[in-house]
Amino acid sequence: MPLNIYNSNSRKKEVFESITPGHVGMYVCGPTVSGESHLGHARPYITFDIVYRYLTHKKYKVRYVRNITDAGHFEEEGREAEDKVAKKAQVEKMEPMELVQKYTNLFHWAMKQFNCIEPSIEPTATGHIVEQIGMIEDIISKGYAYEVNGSVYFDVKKYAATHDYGKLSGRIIDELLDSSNRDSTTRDLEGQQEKKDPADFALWKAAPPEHIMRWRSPWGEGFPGWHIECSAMATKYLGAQFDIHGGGMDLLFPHHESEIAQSTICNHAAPVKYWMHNNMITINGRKMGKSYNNVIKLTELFSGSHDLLSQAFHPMTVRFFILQSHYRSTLDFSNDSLMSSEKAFKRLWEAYEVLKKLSFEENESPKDIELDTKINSWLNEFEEFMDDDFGSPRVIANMFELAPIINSLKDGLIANDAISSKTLAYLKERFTTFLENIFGLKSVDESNNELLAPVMQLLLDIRKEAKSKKDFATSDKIRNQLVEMGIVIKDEKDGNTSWGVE
RNA sequence: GGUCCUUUGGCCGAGUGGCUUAGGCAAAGCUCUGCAAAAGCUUCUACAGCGGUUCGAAUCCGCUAGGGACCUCCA
Repeated sequence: MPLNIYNSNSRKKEVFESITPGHVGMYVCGPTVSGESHLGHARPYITFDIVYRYLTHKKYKVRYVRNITDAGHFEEEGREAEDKVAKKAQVEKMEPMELVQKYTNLFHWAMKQFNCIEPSIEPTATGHIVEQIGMIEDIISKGYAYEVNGSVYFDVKKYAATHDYGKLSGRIIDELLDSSNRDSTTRDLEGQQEKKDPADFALWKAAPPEHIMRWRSPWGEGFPGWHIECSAMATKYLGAQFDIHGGGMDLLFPHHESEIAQSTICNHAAPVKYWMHNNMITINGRKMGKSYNNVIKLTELFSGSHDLLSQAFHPMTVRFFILQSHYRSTLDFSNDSLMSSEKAFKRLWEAYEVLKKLSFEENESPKDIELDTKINSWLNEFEEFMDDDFGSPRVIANMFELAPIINSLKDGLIANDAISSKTLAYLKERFTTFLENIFGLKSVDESNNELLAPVMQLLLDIRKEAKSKKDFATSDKIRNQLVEMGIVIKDEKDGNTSWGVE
């Protein structure tokens, strides 16, 4: 079965065929490093990490470009038009670039915690001013942009006359252009009057004197518009047309719509073959926002230092939590649901650890053909589900179907010869491939301490001796005190004892 | 106000015109066990409401109600 991807542009699932056979160009809108990353940021980067990993699994050579927006142009609730980098820098008495560096580092740290693979190229907006100016000049020369007072605007009305502006985001162009149609939510922003039409968007903005971030341009000192950044970098590294462009649904309009317009004029072709958008994370049913006081930063999530959290959550728990829902569904976050994911992940991972250690004699013919068939069928569905627009929740559901079987094989509740050794090998391979390589999950257990392991072995030996002499006072003392230290031990059916750090 | 999306059992969450209304968490019972934990088995059963299409709909259409996202343009 070929890979099917839901294309936001056509609003349906399409068979994925890369423009250049064997290669995939993928661009994902990266973070704006004017502040700390929060839970909402985790979703797109984990989602597209899975896409990246899965395409790689499908033997594609992927060039994954994810930008860093480090120049001042941001969207923000309150819709106050201000350069957050510049403003915050003044408040904090920092250089803008110092601030940018700090939050870039924090972002990279968080990505590492999540076990996200680094993109192939991570370009910065400030590093591509030249390309952006070049692109703007091109758009002006083609007659789709105009300069006013040192700012340059894209002429949406002219573009819309011959192109399908609004298709991606489902806007109706006449309504966008009909200014009388606007209600009170339309912002009365500075610079609005100088535009030919309210629907026009800025490609370049003249910088007022107090603006710290500024670059020279043919139109005077200023800074680039938000949308041109992605168009310029995507074109530079992936070409005029590339396969996948990803990002959050909130970027559909105006950001991605504008990207299409800009690139279409410059390159004479729609830039992207497959548009992918992840849905948003809500918190207790509400969108994240400062006014709700429910923005949870990643550092707070990992440390548990937030009013909405009862405990710290491991990055792998968060990753698993995100994978348990489909990327195009809204995902409601709550302390309870994360706690439930934490337990679920632990259970699944322990079954996986058990699986890795399972081994038995070669046998060609399974005694329980029905079970053997069922297992193979569940395993085959892993790839089938992922091929259907990255159905990670269904893959995980199948893994949970298999977990009791794995545990039963270990405990002898299911005889080893019930399934063939070929099936067991397949089981192991599929789990490793999907759990580790594709889902990017890894153990949360930090007990691989070279010093601790032999000490634990000693304690467990002593406890075993005590138990054999029915000296339960001693054996319970060891167990109970270890629990207090955060180490849990379990007496297994086979007489051995396992342990782990909670 | 406009556009679009969404509504599944105590909670979280898949899914599809009829095979079985996934799976996880929680809860209850049982098995195993020195006890505990873990594990295994079992139970609880939902598809917002009202119409319609259909042999048949939670899945398609319409209406109603709740929820959500976006509605921009440079700071």
